[in-house]
Order: sequence, then C-alpha cells, then structure tokens
Amino acid sequence: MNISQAAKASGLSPKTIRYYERIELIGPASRGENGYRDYNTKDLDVLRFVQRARATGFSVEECRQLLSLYQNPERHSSEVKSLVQGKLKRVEAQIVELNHMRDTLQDLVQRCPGNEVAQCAIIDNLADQETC
Amino acid sequence: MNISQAAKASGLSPKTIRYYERIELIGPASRGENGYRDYNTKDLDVLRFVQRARATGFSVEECRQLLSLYQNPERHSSEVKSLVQGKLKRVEAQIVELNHMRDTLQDLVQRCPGNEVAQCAIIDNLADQETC
DNA sequence: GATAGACCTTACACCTACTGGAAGGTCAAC
DNA sequence: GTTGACCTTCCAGTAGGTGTAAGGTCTATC
Repeated sequence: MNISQAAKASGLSPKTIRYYERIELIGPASRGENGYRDYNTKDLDVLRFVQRARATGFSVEECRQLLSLYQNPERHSSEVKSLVQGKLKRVEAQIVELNHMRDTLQDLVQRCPGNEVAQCAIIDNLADQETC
Repeated sequence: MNISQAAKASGLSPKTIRYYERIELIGPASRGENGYRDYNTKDLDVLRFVQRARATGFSVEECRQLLSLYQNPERHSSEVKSLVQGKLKRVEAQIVELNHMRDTLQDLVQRCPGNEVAQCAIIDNLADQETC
C-alpha cells in the first residue's frame, strides 16, 4: 500500500505522513524497489492512532508520548490517564479564556450602533479602557 | 520615551513593538540622534490600542483593520461592528470545538482505571474507534 | 579616563503543525 | 511513446512572536 492509499485509509494527507516521518513521530516507512514508501496494516494502525489523537486535540509532542505508551505493553494506565488529565486541564483553561473573549466581543457588538456614524463604542473601548 | 518605557506603558514587550513595526502594523518610530526609537503619547495610544485589540482576541491582520478604522475619522461604526461580529462568530465556533474536545477528554478520563494495569480505555479508543 | 552594567540597534534562527511548490523519477493506460 | 497521475526530495512560507548573538550607547562609579 503506497502513501496516498495509506493517507486515505488513515485520514491524513500524504504530506502530513511524510512530515510525521521526518520529525520521527512515526518510524521510517519501508520502501519498495522503486523507492516508494510501502505501508502494511500495522503501519496503518499507527497512522490512524495518530490521526485520532490529533483530532482529539493532542499536540504532536503529546501524540509522541501517547504513541510510546500505545506501543509499550508494560505501560500503566495511570500514566495514560495523567497525560489526558493534563490535556483536559489545558483545554478547560482555554475554554475559560475564550468564553471571556466572547463576552467581551458580545458586549462590544451590543454597544456599537452599527450605522453611518463614526463614533463607536468598540473603537472607544480599544482606544481607552477607562471610557469603558 | 524610549522603547522599554513604551513597552511598560503599553503592556507589550520591546521585541513585540519592533516586530509590529517590522511587519508595518504600526508606522516606523521616530529616532533620536543616537538611532534609538523615540515614542510620544500619540504613539503610545496606538501601542495601547493594538495591545488591547490583541488581548481581546483579534489577529494581527484584524488589528491592522481596526487600527485603520481607529485612525480614520470618516469611518462608519457599521464597518467596525461587522468586523467584530465576524470575530465573535469565529470565537464562538472555536468554543464549540473546544467544548467537544473537553467532553471527549472527560469521557476518556472517566473510562480509564488509572492504575498499574496496562489495559486502558484511552489507548483502546485511540487505537480503534469501533471499541469505543 | 576606564570600566561595568543596562540599555539600544540589527539580523538570523527557532517555535507549531503543517502546506505549497519546484524539479525530477516512475507507473499504468491508451 | 506520450499523457497523466503517482512518487521522491528539498526549500520556503504560514502566525505571532521569542531567543540569541554581535555590536553600539548611555550612565554611574572609581
């Protein structure tokens, strides 16, 4: 199975697969006589694992750790859990920040007339926090 | 007022101010005889404006537009409002995505025993969406 | 006058997680 | 034998800065 088939089957792009190989997130693919990369079902499992972990929100470095746990039969599930708990905390913090941002934006939108006049609460607010 | 004082007064770092000048988000600072950048209160207003807009979540390109509206007395508040409404929509979409991510992570954490056993719902889930 | 330390300048490299494009080799079909 | 769709590598660019180096300048102290 060559790279574009592996890409389709895993949900990654060929470019991304090559990139993952280059940064050694995944091992080097075996090569056919023509130098083309060749993937088997085990390789595909790894590609899918990474695709899902990325889609779930893990960074490439976190995927590296998850992958090493995935491939280690001696792992303890506690290690996996603490990794995911850490990620959860960071995601929750990001949500709090974005919610705050949304509230600010909503407030700005409500206080701006949105007509042909130049005076505008949004500009005023960004220009001078005090007049808020 | 030289760059580090302007930095302190605006909440940006000197590096960031130089960066903003380099990408022409802000105009070139005037220079003293020694070649040092020199900021007046008007410059400071612009720096503060940008700092607040960035902190509110606007991208540098969005800041560029906001700044040009800020500096244009002929502006219509409707232009400002639609810019901010667009941003609000994007932020809300991001929140939805992060909430989904958080739910997934919470579910994974709950279903992982977190002990010395290797078997773990997180790894299983990432390895094979079907066994989820 | 010399020197130390804190500033300033520019320029280049690095970060994340890819993506686009160029230049060239290979394969399958017609 | 040629076309088009693959494949290969490598380099550059994206956003929004930060780190570091090499060098100039300012101020204070000895």
